[in-house]
This record gives sequence, C-alpha cells and structure tokens, in this order.
Amino acid sequence: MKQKFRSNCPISSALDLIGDKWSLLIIRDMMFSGKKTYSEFSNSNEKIATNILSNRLSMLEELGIINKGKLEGNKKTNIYSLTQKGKELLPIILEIAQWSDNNLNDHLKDGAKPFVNKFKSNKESFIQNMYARFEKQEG
Amino acid sequence: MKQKFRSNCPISSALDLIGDKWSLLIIRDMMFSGKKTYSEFSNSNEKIATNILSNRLSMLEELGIINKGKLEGNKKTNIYSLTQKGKELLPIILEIAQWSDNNLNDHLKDGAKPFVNKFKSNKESFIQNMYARFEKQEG
DNA sequence: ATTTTAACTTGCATTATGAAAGTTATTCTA
DNA sequence: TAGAATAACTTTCATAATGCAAGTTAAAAT
Repeated sequence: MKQKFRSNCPISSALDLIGDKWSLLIIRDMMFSGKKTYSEFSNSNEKIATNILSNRLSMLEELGIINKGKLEGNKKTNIYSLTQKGKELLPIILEIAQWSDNNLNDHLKDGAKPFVNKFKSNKESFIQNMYARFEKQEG
Repeated sequence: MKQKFRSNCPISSALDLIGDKWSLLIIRDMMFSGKKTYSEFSNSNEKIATNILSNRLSMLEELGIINKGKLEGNKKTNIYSLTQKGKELLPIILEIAQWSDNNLNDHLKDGAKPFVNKFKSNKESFIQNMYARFEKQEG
C-alpha cells in the first residue's frame, strides 16, 4: 500500500488529496451549478474525459468529500452530494476565484467580476449563505 | 502553441496555472520558511525531484509569480522572490491549511494547530502582517 | 590546484491524462 | 413490448507528466 501523504504539512497534505486539475472543478460545479449526476459533470465547459471523471468521483467519495446515492424509484442515476468536508472547500475556492480576478486580467478581462463581487466585501456572510443553501438542496 | 486555459472560469484558470502538487509548496517555502534559492527548495520535506523543481521555477517565473535575481558579488546563487501576484497566493494557502486542520485529523492529529491558530481568529490582520514581512525581506 | 557547492540537464522507467470507442443496465417511446 | 435512448461507466491506446539516478557546468571555497 502506497503512502498517500508526502509529509505531515497541512498544505502538502491537502494537495496530495485535491491538488490536481479536475477535483476542485467537480466541487465547483456541485456548489455553484447544482450539478449532481455523472452526465451533468460530464458536460462542463472544460470537457473532462469520462475515465477521469469516473476516477475522480471514486476518489472524492473515498476521501469522504462527496457522497454517492440514489433517488427513490430510480435505479439508474447516481446522485452525488457534498459532505461537510466537501462543503468546507468553499473558502478555498472563493480565494482562488478572487486571486484570478485580481491577477489574471489579461485572460479573464472582467469576466469574473460579477461572481467575485458577490462575496468580495462580505466573504463570511456569503459563505454562511452558501452553507445554508447547501442544506436546502439536500432537504 | 497550445492553449493554456481550458475555459474562462476563474477557478479553472487558476488551476491551469498552479493546480499541481508542487507549485504551491515552493510558494509555501518562500512565504513561511524564507527560502529563496534552488538548493533550499531542493531540501524540502517532500523531496521534490530536481528536474521538477527546475521546471516549476521556470514556469512560476514565466507566469509572473516569482522573480529570479542575483545578489551583488555572487554570480552563482539564484535568488527567487515573490511578485505581488505570488504574494497574493497567501490567502489561498491559509484556507487550504485551515481546511486540512479541520478535516484531516486522522492524518495530521493536532500538528497543524500551532500554525493555524496564528491566523484562524484574525485572518485579515495576519495576512497584512505577512505582506509587511514580505516587504521587509526584500528591503 | 583541487574540492565543494549551486544550479541545473539528461536518460529512462513509471504513472497519469486524454480521446475515442465499447459495454451494461435502466428507462423511455412508438 | 420491442427498439431506441440514456446514464454511468470501462477499455484501449497514444501522449504527456512525474520520479529517480546520474551526469554536467560554472563559480566559489580551501
């Protein structure tokens, strides 16, 4: 069994789990687009390959970041949802978005501003509102 | 010339640049351990391979996240420093550390607490203090 | 003058990613 | 109720990234 963590540093350890180019995009789509099925994730702008999507969903589930479930009366569609551990990735994602808005202007122009302005001045309350929304989605 | 960005999403775009397992660790070492030379980076706990280190330093420089310079009277040692764009990665790194402290307890035990407690309750002032420290290091 | 140090580069094996096509079970539709 | 479509994968294979070990070059120290 291979060693999962390179060190006991909290930053390095997080990167060992979600430090790739796809995992956080799946989480992003769950948080901001309400996506919850394989085929919804499969339709992202970034065009994730299906084998990678399959692999990442397994890993995220194994890591306890998402749950896999079904709706009653439907044996076909898998419904993925965020665990608490997954929901708590929100602050990281917001800081990433803000960094991009500040520093990738040549590429993004002002395209990220409408999104970033929603939380820029009031991050903590935005986060709490999102957490509340996550609860509603489940209920 | 290959397309650098998968989409115009700010999250995806940041991951296109620094969404790998090593870049943020180099930044971490610059921020919290005052590392600034190739051989210092080479001695990290996580044992980065020298070819990867070399490659990441080039990329980070090319992306405008770090600068490469020399000290007067020394033609040998390269001195790497954070640009503003690089310094602004600090909030992301802090959120990552906090997430790990909250969610990777089996692995980290309480090892991250001494670090995380420094900013947990006062993030904005910690960040400002760090920014001030970055200035001093350069001057 | 020789050794050591700093910063790489090279070669090669292993692993991850990406694109396309194929598979299976379930559900919808004529 | 038979065929078509959908959801969720898996497989194959080519390409790219990573990791390890050893080698290189110039500068600095002894």
